Amino acid sequence: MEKSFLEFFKKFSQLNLSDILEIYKISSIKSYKAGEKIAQEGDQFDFALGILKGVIRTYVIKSNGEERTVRIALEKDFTACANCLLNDGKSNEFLEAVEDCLVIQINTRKFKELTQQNIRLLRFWSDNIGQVLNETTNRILFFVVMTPEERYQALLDQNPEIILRVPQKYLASYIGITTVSLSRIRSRKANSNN
Amino acid sequence: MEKSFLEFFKKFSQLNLSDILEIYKISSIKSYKAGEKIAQEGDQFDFALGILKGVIRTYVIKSNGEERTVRIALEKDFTACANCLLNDGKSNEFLEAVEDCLVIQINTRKFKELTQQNIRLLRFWSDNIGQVLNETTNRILFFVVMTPEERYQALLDQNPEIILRVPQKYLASYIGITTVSLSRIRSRKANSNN
DNA sequence: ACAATTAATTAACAAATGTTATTTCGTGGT
DNA sequence: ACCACGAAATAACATTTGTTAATTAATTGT
Repeated sequence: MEKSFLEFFKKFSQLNLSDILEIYKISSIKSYKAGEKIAQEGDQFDFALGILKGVIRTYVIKSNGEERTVRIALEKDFTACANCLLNDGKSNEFLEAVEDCLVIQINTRKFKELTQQNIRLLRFWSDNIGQVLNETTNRILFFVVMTPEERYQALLDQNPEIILRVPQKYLASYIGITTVSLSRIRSRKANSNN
Repeated sequence: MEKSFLEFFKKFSQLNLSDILEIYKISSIKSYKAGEKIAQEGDQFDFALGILKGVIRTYVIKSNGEERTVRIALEKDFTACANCLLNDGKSNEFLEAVEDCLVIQINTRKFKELTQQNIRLLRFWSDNIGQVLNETTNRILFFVVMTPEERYQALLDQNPEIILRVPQKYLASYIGITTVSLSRIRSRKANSNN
């Protein structure tokens, strides 16, 4: 087993070594170049991606052809196509490497089978889903209680890593605005802070 | 066991009758009057609410005192204070009955203990958390890909029940806008559709 | 049924965003 | 080092939203 694999899973206290080995058997380590597409709308992409290195963004394409970034995942995060993971359906999202990426790619179909026998794996799943739900719930607050400008500031305060590593054209829709508006917000901030 | 309780849980195929009985033992059926507060910010509200009848909204109060509705739950939904449910922390939200409500109130602290012994209860938990995550993910799309007007229309198309039963003053922030703006959107729609 | 209170609509104006186009800046590739 | 391309910034204008206030409609309580 690769050292990086073990390292990644060591932090999950629900799992013992043999559990990690079970996961290892249904996983592979893959690398993606910056800009490379990992999954497309329409794919049956039955993988959860544990990010060892890099940034992955998830986006959708609107009927008019415009892209909207819906998730951004960094090192140590898990990410996946929501509809594949939760509904065993086809993806309605695209996954794309923003930087060169190294990821652990876990076959979720096989993983779900394993949870039938192994209660620790089920708990691992359950805890991680709960963790993601928690983050997602906070992201909704982000939209419901904040203005676009406040959302940018909150990202700057709470998650500067994302702003540093993700191009603005992707960040803008992640915040729920256009690139032009994001640029204006940044310029307003720059002028007021000196 | 109340008929309504059994009825509510019958739809969860992971559970057998004795599982439902286990849940029953750590639950109570409560009723709340329209407008009544169910939980407050700061509370340790360790309950999941299964709604038998009524509408429950979840809101937060911003530092300037303004309310923002973040969730709306109807019959057959589960709802809870996110931070209590997922992090065993104190609530940062308020829960309030919008209509007269009848709810199954499950002690989540005790429930989590039960999942240590009973794998079907763990799977029940896991599946429901996954279901909620799925809805929450869609709600983020709602904000990321749609304009306020489109969001109102989407709610009208996909969830008219909410619009019919929840006052506009609550709906507005649920959609991410002010009551005035919601009123204008409605009036624009009314004028264009005839 | 009535009064009193609250909700929803409308109006008027300020401020922010969206849109389209242009310019400037930065980056990657050769 | 240079060119070419894409990203970001800026500009100008239309549209929408936010804000505050006034009016109308609806609801609640007695």
